[in-house]
Amino acid sequence: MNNYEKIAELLFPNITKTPEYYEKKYAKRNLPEGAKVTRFAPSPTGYVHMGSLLTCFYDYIIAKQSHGVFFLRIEDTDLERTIDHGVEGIVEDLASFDIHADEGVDENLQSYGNYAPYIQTQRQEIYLTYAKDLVRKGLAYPCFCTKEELQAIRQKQEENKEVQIGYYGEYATCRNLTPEEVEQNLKAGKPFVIRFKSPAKVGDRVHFYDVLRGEQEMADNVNDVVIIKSKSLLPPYNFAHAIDDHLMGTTTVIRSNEWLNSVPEHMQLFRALGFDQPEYCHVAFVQRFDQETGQKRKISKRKDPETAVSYMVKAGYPTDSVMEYLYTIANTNFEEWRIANPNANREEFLITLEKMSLSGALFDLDKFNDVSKNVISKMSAEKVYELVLQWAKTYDVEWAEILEKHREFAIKMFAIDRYNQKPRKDIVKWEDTKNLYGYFFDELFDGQYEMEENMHLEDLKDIFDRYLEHFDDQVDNSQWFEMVKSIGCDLGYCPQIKEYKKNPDQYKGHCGTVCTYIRIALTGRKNTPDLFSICKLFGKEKMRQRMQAFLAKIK
RNA sequence: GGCGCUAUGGUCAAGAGGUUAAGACGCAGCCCUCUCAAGGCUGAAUCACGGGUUCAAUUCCCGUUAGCGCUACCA
Repeated sequence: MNNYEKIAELLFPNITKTPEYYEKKYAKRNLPEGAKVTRFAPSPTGYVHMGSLLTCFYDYIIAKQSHGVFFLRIEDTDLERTIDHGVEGIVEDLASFDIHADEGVDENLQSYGNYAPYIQTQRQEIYLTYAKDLVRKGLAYPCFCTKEELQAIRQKQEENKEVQIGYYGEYATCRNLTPEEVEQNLKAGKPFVIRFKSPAKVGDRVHFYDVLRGEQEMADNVNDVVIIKSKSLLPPYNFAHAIDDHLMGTTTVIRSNEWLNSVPEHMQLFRALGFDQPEYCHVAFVQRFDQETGQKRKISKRKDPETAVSYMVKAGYPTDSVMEYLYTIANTNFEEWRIANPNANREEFLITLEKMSLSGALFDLDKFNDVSKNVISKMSAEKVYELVLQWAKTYDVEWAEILEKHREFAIKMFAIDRYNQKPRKDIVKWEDTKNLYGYFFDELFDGQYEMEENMHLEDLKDIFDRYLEHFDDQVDNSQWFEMVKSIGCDLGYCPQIKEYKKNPDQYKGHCGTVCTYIRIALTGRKNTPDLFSICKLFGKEKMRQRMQAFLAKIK
């Protein structure tokens, strides 16, 4: 046994498996040419927001389009930051957008798939096996330095005006501990981390290729980075990334841009472990305007709760809207395609990594609302009804009960103006529907009326009586309007609006004014969807009731 | 401090060594219209700055600046 092997045994006497064991256990994937294996690897430290959802979406779509595999891996090695029910939240959020991983973790926190477990805290033995192997080979070593010692090193480097700050070269005091020293430290109960011995020197440069950004050149990593943390004996991101993405057969690592600088470090790890490098694709992260500074910045879980996908769900943005929006920020040529193919299935559009923007996009709520409005306008009334109901059952029980009680009526209501050549676009999210349509239902009609200026209240009873008398739901829209005109005409309202505008003093109003009176009586509002449709839906009896209520109110 | 990424209207952005510099959202106005939501039309608004290279640069190169990120036993 050489010194390295002795140290490895002192450190991890209970680790008896070898890398070969895991290489055999987790066989290489057998996939068709060109198939990509991608993963979404979130930490359960908070909710999923638009930024992580976008990354996840890229992973999902790239795997799907290449007939590959998309899996979910939970990166929970930071025990301090892990929150309760974080994993459930992630699984739930993805499910609400119909993103289902081919392999990963289900809602009961059970791993499924051939490379299980997919939760990193359950893979500790694997990491330690590889770490031990690196120590045996002299490529990694235990470090017993305390926080204070590390701080002192840093301070010294700053005093020496070193370009490079960190644990490396001469400053890496634990690099050459003897087995005896290690044993002593262990016996003394000193905590240790495992550090990877960087093969690079200050000044070294490395090249690599990024799928999105092309050739990259930057300083190599010279720090002896930690690959096993002291307290938990779990790896930080870098080592877990190398081991897991190798063992799980990831071909394409899509992650946000903040990782770009750590590629050199990751390359060293992969090389030392004898792994093939996956291809990297560093995508721009979604940004937000910071209200305090007036500047763009990376989206933050802490500061931007409204970008949480759970918030989208709560506000009642349909899954479809979010996906459509993600397509538009993923590849901007999607918008053109959508204009050319308004009714095509989005999945027919090919998302490419090359068409992605390199600079971070702001999350644009206006744009998102517009997208959502369009998506909803293309749904059938039945679908709108079902989705609103489903949403309301959780977020607005009163509304749900009313919708359920008046199912047929509600579907007809959502059908108003929906099947026109230019369908109505008034609903952005399900949350809006109660405000927009609540007055259709007697339970929610509040008896408040928006009033027009200069209303001829004395005419109302007359107008309403005649209207009810002549109302016929079998006629078409223009016949109906002729009827309204003639009522107005008899009472001194101009049948021609243009004519009225020329001589406003000669009339009490115009035919549209008559409509407005009826509209206010029936709905309490000056602005509503198509009046004739509403009247047909209400029927004479309901119209009579609402008109009487209005007349009683203004007396 | 060191390193890196990015830079076209308010926002998302297309674009090519020579263009009247697309389009979408938002904004304004007009039209259509029984109101609204739409829809149609029009408009305001952009190549960060300074040097090169070139007949010609917003486009290529180099700086500067700005924003963002990394520089942890966070991911």
